[in-house]
Amino acid sequence: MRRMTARPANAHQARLLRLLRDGGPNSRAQLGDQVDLSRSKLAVEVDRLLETGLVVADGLAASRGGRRSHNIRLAPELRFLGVDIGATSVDVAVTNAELEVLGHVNQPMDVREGPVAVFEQVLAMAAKLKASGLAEGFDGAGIGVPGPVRFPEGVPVAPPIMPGWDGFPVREALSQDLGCPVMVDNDVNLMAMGEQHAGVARSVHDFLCIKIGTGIGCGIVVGGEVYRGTTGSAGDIGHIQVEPDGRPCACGNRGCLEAHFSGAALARDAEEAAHSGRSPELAALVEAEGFEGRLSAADVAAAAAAGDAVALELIREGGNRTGQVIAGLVSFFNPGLVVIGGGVTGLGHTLLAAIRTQVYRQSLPLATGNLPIVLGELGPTAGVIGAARLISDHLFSPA
Amino acid sequence: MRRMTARPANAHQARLLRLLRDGGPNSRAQLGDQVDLSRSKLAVEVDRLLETGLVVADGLAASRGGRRSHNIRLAPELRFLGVDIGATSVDVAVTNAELEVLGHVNQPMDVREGPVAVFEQVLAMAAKLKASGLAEGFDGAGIGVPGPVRFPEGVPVAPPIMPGWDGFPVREALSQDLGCPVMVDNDVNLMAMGEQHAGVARSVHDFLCIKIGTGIGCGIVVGGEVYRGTTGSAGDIGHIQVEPDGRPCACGNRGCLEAHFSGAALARDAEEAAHSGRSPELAALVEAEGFEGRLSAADVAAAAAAGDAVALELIREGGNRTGQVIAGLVSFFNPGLVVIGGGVTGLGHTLLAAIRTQVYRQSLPLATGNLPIVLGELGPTAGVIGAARLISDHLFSPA
DNA sequence: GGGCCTTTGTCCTCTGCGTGGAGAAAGTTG
DNA sequence: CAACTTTCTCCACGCAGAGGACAAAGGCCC
Repeated sequence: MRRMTARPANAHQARLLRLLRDGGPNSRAQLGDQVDLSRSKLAVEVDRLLETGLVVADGLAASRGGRRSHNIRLAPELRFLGVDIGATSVDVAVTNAELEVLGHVNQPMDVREGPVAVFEQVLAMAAKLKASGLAEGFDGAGIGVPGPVRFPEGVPVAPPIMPGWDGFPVREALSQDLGCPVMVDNDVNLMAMGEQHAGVARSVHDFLCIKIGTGIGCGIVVGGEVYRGTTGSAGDIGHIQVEPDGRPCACGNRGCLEAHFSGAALARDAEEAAHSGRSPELAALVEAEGFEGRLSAADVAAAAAAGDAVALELIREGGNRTGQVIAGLVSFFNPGLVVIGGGVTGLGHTLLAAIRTQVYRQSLPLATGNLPIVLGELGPTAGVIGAARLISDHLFSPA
Repeated sequence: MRRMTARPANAHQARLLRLLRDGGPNSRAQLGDQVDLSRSKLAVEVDRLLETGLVVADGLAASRGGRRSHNIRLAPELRFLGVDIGATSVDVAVTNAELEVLGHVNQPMDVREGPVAVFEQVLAMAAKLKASGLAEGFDGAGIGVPGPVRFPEGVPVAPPIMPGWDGFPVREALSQDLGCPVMVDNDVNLMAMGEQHAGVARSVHDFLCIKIGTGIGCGIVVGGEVYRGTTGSAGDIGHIQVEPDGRPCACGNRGCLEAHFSGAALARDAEEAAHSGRSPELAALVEAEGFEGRLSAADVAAAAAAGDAVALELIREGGNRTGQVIAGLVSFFNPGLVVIGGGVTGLGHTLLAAIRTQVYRQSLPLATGNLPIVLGELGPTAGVIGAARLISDHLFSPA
């Protein structure tokens, strides 16, 4: 089928498309209430959007006391692809234009294999989604990568955990392969956008989104927009020092947050505890059948749930350290919300409680007074929804 | 005389006014080059501004190869008042519409005396400036206070070092007393705006401005706009913990940056060193004639310049601690510039060197690669220029 | 000094956006 | 079925802004 080629011709049309994306099908009259345009002008713009095929008529709306209005919705055959590349796995999802996830696949993978191998896999996953009848093609794709990105060009810059990606023209290459517009961003920023669009951060303008996975990063949203910093490395809080002369870190320093608490650090600690015999629960897991050599955050969570003291202590200590850093960020940034997400969120409320304690104790009341600190609500779909949102923001803006 | 009553009627006029403010007198042709409007449209808007009296003709411009153009400038009789209230002194200045400081007075004062007493003094200082012929009245005033402000209303909220100001309607009250529009902001934010307008931060979009005075604060500029946070307390970095179980702080916690290094902490340390006899230079200062009981940052600077080892060590240690915090902020915020200012800047390059060392060592190369860390260039005028800028931004925006 | 070019300023026309009103169409309520 | 609401369409008018034509003013070269 023909893919979306048209783009909104002016700011009004872009505004309308975003309203339809965020609010679902809407009557012309309801749209009129939201955009402050005269009825005639609105009718003209809607008609033009109908002509382009970006939106379609969708039956009659319920009456609001008089004549019933016609419903309008985004073209139901529009498809966005959301790709979230993590350190050890990829998520790929298809959404419609309203950013509802229609299909989602996840596969283990190692970013260190380099962009060519990874994108081969991503394309295969996208093809699988297509083959299952969810899409006949894609109108745009958003890609998240676990490292800093020069945003306008869509190119990773000096990513510590993915050497070989430095300077690889991700946007350019994928745009070629997929035959549609592509935008690239840091995975943490996309998680923030996802939670903003469909998760806990709806209607919050300034917030932080902390992702604790293999590494630790932080998405920063200022005035509803993601802030990326001067070189695209804003939010890189994994290498803030939490322990003078602490553990050596891959970055060359000592005592980085990431060296003391993150998916990777936690796994190391857990294995150490298992082998030293301090933790019977973890030792049992290591010796269990089908174990393939590595403990994970989920294992630690399981051990903690079973009452293992060492596992609980690992989580609590990590939460304290993370909370200490977050307390500093809260003082500095004064957000309206802090979202915690990423693979380690399996540790759940033990972790959250430790973080909260630390933040509420260390930051000033004015900043913490009405500050919710919550777990992300979307889990692994936050990234792909954020990716879809990224490209739709791009496409639903004046040409 | 009649004061400015008119305001720009639309975004174009506001744009033109700001261009004239930031670029000084300009020919109509030069303005045309900058605003992307047709000559006819530009002429219409300029004529309207001339009618309002906000701008005036100012002779002929130099030829650019053809007919000479007429110069336009902001009305030379416009006056803004900039007020910078510190913990222990006030700065009041008059500027013209181009934000050039025409007169500047500084007086010692104690904020803890409360808003009524302080504003009495401020009004007297403003009257003095008026009496010296610099102004016949004020078209607007910007006020900086040393604590968080609910910005839209111009009201201090829960300011730690100025109890008695909490909830005082500063904007409202001063607007009454001065008979002109008033805007209120945190003093650190104003310093940032000052350095952005006329100092080292010109043409930088994202930067941090760290003010080390009686306390420590940080102005945050995102995309050229000051970021104030959800409750107006963004940038409050004085209470970030730098030393677990460190010195007790007025905020109730221990180990806050401000407890270990700030104008107040430095003075205490210096006096301690003087009395214990570890520092001959400082002891000499204390015993010198005319000494009124308190050492200051300037005294420490003098001692350090004279080679006093203890003074140097105090500065170096403070710089290390500050640098440690800034390193974290740099990782998080990825600014394009860090400006250091405030009373303690007298400590100069010893301090700067210590900060730089710490930041460049602790933050990742991608964030520090091209990151200048410099002293503010405006000193005590940064605040008042920022204050004038604040109110002019307000007045030079569409009504 | 004179001719020619460039730049600037003014005037005029034309286009097209957007408003607001009138009136028809479609529903609801009593 | 009548009266009132809401929605939709059509139309006329106002107006902002673009762009061209032309005049004014100065520079440059001979």
